[in-house]
Amino acid sequence: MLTRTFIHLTNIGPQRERHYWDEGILSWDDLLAKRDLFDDSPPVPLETELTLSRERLAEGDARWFEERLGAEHAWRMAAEFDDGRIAYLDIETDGSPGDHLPDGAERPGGTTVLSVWDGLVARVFPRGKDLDELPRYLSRYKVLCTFNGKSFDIPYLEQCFGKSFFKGAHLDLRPITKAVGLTGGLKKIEKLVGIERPKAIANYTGWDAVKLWGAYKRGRRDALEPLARYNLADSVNLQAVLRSAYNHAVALHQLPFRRFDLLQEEGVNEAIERAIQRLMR
DNA sequence: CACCTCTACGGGAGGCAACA
DNA sequence: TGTTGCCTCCCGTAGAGGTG
Repeated sequence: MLTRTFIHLTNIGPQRERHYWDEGILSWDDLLAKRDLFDDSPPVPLETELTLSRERLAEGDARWFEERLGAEHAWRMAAEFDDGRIAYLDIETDGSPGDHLPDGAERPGGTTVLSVWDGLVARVFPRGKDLDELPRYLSRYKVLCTFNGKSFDIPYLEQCFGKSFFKGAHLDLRPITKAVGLTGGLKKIEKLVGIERPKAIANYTGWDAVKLWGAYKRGRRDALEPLARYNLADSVNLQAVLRSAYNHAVALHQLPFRRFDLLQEEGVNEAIERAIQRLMR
């Protein structure tokens, strides 16, 4: 809940925020009403910053909160925006890291398959088909969520589509999970938090995705579906991992935030099947 | 494998409050 | 009035740990 967050305000860090919570100040309104308790004069008036905060929240300006919260605390946005406004994204590449090229390029390299999940709708973007539509498709979302995307997925996409292919915020799950003691790659963390993969692709790795794409390019048309299913499993599971990590962080630091309900989302499998059908037709 | 960002860590500046 | 300590914020550096 961002309205319980104060560290995005000037001159307020984790310690002052904790102090406010201990004093029973649990909302921006509380802070304004009880500011007399703390007779310091911040460089920017509280009214100004809280009015701005309300405006940005109403507009869904996740990028603004991301910049003000900093990488360490940006995960707090999850509860606010995980109502269909977060795009969980994962890419597969052909395994040539030095040669990130846009869709349709003649030389080899770059993204082969990419998938996006938002909690309701899943979609696969294969190279040579609708990968070009990605920036436009992503423009409906406020936050992009990846695993290790700051180092991997995002640089690839920037090579393909330019630096500003997405204008919202970006949550990289890797530092977020690490901060709550969940270490390892995505598959290991899934196991740690009790997420299961469909049996057919349960043991696939990123390297298998490279090989499947190679087979597909050599004419094995039946290689595309398992590749897409593997890629979709990655994106879909990002949501569960983010929610789990959020709950871990709330418990670990005893933050006054409501936790996510981790009950199995209805309709995930149906959404995956719809995405596969769209891909294969 | 090559690549790349994050974290941790420490030091220092600067604002402020409490105190003698 | 000066000292001390607390806190935020910024900068630089080293090394760990993921990705397909």
